[in-house]
Amino acid sequence: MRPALSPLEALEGLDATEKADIDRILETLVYLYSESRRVTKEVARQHGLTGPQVTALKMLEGFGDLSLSDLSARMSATNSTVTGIADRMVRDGLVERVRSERDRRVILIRLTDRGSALAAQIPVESMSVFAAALRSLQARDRRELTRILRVLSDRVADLVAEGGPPEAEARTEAQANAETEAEGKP
Amino acid sequence: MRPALSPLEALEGLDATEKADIDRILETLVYLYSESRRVTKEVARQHGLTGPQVTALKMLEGFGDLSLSDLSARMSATNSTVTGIADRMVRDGLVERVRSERDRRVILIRLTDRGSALAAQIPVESMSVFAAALRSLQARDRRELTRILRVLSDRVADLVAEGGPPEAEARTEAQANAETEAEGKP
DNA sequence: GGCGGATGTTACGCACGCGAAAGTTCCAGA
DNA sequence: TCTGGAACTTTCGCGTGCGTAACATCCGCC
Repeated sequence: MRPALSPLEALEGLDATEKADIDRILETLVYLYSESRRVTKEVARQHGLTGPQVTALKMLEGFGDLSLSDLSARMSATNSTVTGIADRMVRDGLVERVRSERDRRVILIRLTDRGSALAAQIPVESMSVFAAALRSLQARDRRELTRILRVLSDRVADLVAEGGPPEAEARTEAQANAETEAEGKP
Repeated sequence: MRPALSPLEALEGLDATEKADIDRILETLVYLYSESRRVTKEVARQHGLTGPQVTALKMLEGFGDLSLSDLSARMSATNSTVTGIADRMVRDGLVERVRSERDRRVILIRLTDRGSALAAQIPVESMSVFAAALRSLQARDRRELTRILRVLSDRVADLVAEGGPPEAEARTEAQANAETEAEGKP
């Protein structure tokens, strides 16, 4: 199917086909990811909300009251980001802030009646297009995908963990060589 | 092997295992995506740049002068977003705006000497951790992944075109080429 | 030649999204 | 007890990211 390696490629351990494959995979993933986000945002907008606001509503609907930290963790965002989102949702009457009795440092985010009603009204969750597409996959392919993604995420976790400064591992030998004298910043 | 469907699941067309699988896939993808972005951002920061700035530098290094619209398309962002990025890069002396001779509506974005030097110094591209992880995959798995992602992105494109997922109706015009345009790089 | 739509860029307003620092509250240990 | 550090949230500043509107330029068509 694919042409044999040229001598140069063989010497350098490079493979143009491999690079093209990887670029294609990355491009497709970025497409899938950003398209899913775009659709979610569009759906949210039809209800007068933003994407992250829908995510928060659904989290609170599913789990009940959540501390701001818990909500942040479930939304994969930082506390400072979610503080702002909560601010706007309070402003719009979707949630309220309640001080925890157990630990007075904790602020619980709670749905208001209006927030609950809206959450019940909105059928979708984050990444709904993506989920729909996954649902249409053959079970076998879905299992394959799960397995491969597992491998990838383990590998990424390793790469990130190993090199404290996450610069030394994510590149080819050629790039590493070209960089040996390029340290420091203007 | 997964257990047989319970009567309820069969009746409703639901499958708890399937839903869990899909949730897991989505979770893993979000993890991979956001972790990759985080690392890219971290690398950029070590050179005094931001993630999108690095992306822009690398595009300009690879393609030469680009109109703002071309640069936006290659970065998968809107013109208004890239206008802001270009503003800050001009402010920092990385690029300059040049009016096109051929078409006076067009503004070309051009690397300055400082910008070129910096681009040459920075070894990574966007999603570098992800790319490294993909490189460590077996060739067979990489082919499987490519195939499955192709199916998914076709499906997503269909869903979006038709009128969307369960409930969404998202309009899009410039996304159809995201797939067909996956060829060719200098 | 000039008009009207198409194309290219910027301006503006808003909502994330993050890191660093500041302000509370809790808790373990001297 | 009290004191220092840890846990939790908010504030601040900056940089995306997008949609809409405004503005300039180009081009086909009369």
